[in-house]
Amino acid sequence: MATRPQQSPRRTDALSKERIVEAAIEMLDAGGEKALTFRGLAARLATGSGAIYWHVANKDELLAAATDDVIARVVTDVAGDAEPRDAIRAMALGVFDAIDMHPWAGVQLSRRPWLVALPQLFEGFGSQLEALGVPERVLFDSTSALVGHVLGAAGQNAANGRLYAEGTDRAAVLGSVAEEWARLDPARFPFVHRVAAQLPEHDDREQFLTGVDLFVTGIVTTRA
Amino acid sequence: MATRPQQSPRRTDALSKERIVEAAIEMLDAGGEKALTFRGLAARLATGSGAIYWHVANKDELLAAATDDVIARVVTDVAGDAEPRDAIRAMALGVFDAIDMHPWAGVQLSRRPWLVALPQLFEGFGSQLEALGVPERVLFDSTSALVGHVLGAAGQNAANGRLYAEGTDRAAVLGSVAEEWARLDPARFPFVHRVAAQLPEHDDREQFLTGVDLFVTGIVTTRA
DNA sequence: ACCTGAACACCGTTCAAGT
DNA sequence: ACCTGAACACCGTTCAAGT
Repeated sequence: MATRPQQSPRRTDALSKERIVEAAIEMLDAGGEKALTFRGLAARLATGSGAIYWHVANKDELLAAATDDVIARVVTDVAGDAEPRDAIRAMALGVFDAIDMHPWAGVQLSRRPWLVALPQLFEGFGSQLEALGVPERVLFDSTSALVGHVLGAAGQNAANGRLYAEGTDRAAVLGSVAEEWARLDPARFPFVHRVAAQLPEHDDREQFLTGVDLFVTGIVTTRA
Repeated sequence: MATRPQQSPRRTDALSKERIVEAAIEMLDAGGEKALTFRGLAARLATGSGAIYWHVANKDELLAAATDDVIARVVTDVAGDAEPRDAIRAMALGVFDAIDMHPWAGVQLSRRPWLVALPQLFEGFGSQLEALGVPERVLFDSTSALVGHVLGAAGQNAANGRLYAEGTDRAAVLGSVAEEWARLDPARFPFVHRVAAQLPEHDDREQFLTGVDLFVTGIVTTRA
């Protein structure tokens, strides 16, 4: 008999890298990096733990694939014909929310940065900066810096979020940090003393957006 | 007999949290996060693995302490009477170099962000921004954003560095990434196509400094 | 108070054996 | 070609027992 063409392109019950990554993301979301084990994953997929290795090389690759998946989802649907600054804000917020919803991806980002989605980010931010009149000569550096800022700041935020996620609420955690800051030697930390009280008040999302705006303003102002 | 005063405040051969953290940093520097094990640490300190638990609660706390140590070293000796912008650059570079030399600390930073050293960073950056005339009303937000930018961007950089550290050299790795980028669909990625060639050329440290400058310019320009 | 090291309950990964 | 699951070589952490 002839070699059977792949008539049913994906049997629902067959294992595939996509199904594995999807299940991995669910486990990571539910319990963080430590909750993802090959044994647990195999059980969830009703297979043997070794079967997973047929589709992914190892845990690092699985984590990288999961991170890429989560970021790529966001990057694909970037708004088309908005004002450049708004488009930048929208894309940045997409990354922010993705990492906020999947904090483990933020950690992964600082381990293996070369996302498959990186070209999309470069394309999106770079073309908008160009539309803002940033000259060719500094376009690459400006875009790199902006991409780095967005990924970095979003990752930092997710790290903060991890703190309140574990039981205690945000206000309580930040409140006690503020108290610690207020107890520091006022002679050595005059500035920290003055601003400590503002710590529990601020809105993380708002502050992230402010940061992006500041950065874009810096780029636009610096061009010459 | 009366309770003996602690006459020799630290016996050279006694275990202490400092000695443990110091040894942990050496192991992390030598082989990354996976190279740090309690068994290896115990062997290096010529003790039992359980002894370490008398001084640190668990591996997470040990990693946090090691990270704090590495960042705190840098933050302590910030220049005193430089120009505000230069002082900011110097402090930012200190963080950059610390994370560049200890990439595992960058990963840790995105896991537990509330460094003991954080007040120092806030104090340093905040007071310099104040000296630049940033008004009180936006001082806290601006400082938070700057600290976040520095930690985030430095972490991103360390993540990149990890790639070339493992055998292959920087130019080769970035060169092949640039080739991949050049193979992307030019219709969908016109910008990426144009700048791909610049990828292997750029200086990471320089680009980080540029980013900090852009950010400060953004803050100073935005104040109103 | 501090240290020892065996024991416990896990891991990621491999691989002969199956279909 | 793809899956199974026992086996291997590790882990972090605990804890009775020592000094």
